[in-house]
Amino acid sequence: MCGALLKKLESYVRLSHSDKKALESAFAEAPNWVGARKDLIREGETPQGVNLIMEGWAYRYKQLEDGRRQILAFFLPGDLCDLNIELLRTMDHSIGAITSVKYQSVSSARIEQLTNTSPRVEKALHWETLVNIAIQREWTVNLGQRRGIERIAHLFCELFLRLSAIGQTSASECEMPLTQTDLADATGLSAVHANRVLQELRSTQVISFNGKKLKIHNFSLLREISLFDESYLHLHTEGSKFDAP
Amino acid sequence: MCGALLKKLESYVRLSHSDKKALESAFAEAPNWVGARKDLIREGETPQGVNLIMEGWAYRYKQLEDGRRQILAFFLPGDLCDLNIELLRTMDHSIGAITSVKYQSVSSARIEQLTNTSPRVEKALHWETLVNIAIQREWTVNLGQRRGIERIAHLFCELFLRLSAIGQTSASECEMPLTQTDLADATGLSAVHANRVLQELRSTQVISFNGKKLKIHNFSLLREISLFDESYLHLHTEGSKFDAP
DNA sequence: CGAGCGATTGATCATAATCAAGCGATGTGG
DNA sequence: CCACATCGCTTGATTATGATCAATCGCTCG
Repeated sequence: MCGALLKKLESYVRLSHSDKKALESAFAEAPNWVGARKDLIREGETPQGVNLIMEGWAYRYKQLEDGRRQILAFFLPGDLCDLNIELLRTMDHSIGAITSVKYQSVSSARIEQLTNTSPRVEKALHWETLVNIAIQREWTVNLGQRRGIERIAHLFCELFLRLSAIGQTSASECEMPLTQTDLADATGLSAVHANRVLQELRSTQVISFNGKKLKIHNFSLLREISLFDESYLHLHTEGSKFDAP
Repeated sequence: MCGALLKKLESYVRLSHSDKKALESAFAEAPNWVGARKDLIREGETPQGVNLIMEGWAYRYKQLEDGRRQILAFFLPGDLCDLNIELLRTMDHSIGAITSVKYQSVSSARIEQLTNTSPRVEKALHWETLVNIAIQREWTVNLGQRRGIERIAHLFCELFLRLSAIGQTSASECEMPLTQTDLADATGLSAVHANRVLQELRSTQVISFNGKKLKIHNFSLLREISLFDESYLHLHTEGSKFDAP
């Protein structure tokens, strides 16, 4: 069972029947569970293979000596944490669960076997990695150049589109199990200021956000506010060089 | 000729004689030159293989519609721009030269041939990629959590250590061909504020910085100011799992 | 020589952090 | 079951950090 991952990879490249079989059999181990707000792996530990998030949300973060926390990425269902990370001997960051999370840990040997079986899956996974790096770059732009309201609006645009790529949005609504403190730590704002930014977005009828649900009433305005340009997500695949026939 | 790259890879892993030969022959094409402040490749263009920076400094950047520019990375000699990027069909950012730059463009086919010849080089290049991603994450932390003076101090620490890994530092001095505007765009500050931060660092005897030279008089103080922890650079390799005999 | 760039300075303004307090919902132990 | 603690959200007041605007100066280069 790796439906969300498969769905996402298929938005990058057309896979053959045997590609899909290979993918499914690589991710067929018994899943693990971790409770909300627990860590999957901590800075300083030794990484073991890859984690595939199957259900729930997780996040990557780094903490400074004095306690300041920066959230570096959100992992949604179908996301892989750190392909190839086992080459580095110690984790330079931590990964934690936001909700309770169902995930699968896959050894690097198993991944290698998969990519040997199916070069197209290998490329799709590479693509996935490249997109994650592009997202990390865009977060750097977000923190360096955008103001508070722009940052939060941008993050909402990104998360909505990524959820939409795995079929987890309705027309204009999606899950958003983040606290305001999470939002603040992801956007480099204080929790108090994040709260005020949200109030502004709500009062201008752009979004509603409560009870872990985000509703975007005016996506094009949200995009305009945040100077959002989705091309960094590289979501659309027509004419990929390496499609299956 | 790929001395800086080789030197850097050897700080990750011990390579055999034939590994080095394979590496050298892959990067043996005639080099290209690009003038200072010219672009190597622009957002929206189609990427072709990999660029190895051989001499000079380059940088990765992204520009918002309204002109704001964020510098995302600096490329020093021995750095590879975007291994595997050719999978994505369009560049989502630009790469420009800071000084005049000597570089080599290598096709992805040639790279694949190299990694097929030498699995150890393949792993070293993977390592290199992972370190670049770790640097990108650290920049995200820098912009999200650190104040102006901490950001600039942190950047100086990083660049000094990276230059030191390729043998381009003397005791406490290194090249630093950045303008204050470059520094500002890399750290998400205004040029005016970057100037004031530099004055503060100079007046407290921590560094001197003029004429494209940076001198660090008190590295441990600089590290303390910026809460710098070099582990994200993953520079030290004793006991790597995949050393050559 | 003049233009333009990079560095610098001063004054003012905007954005966001910090501090402090309170509120409502949830959960827990006595 | 209630008392109490905790967490997440909210509000107001004050302060700090850094942006913006404007001007100057030195230097290099054509």
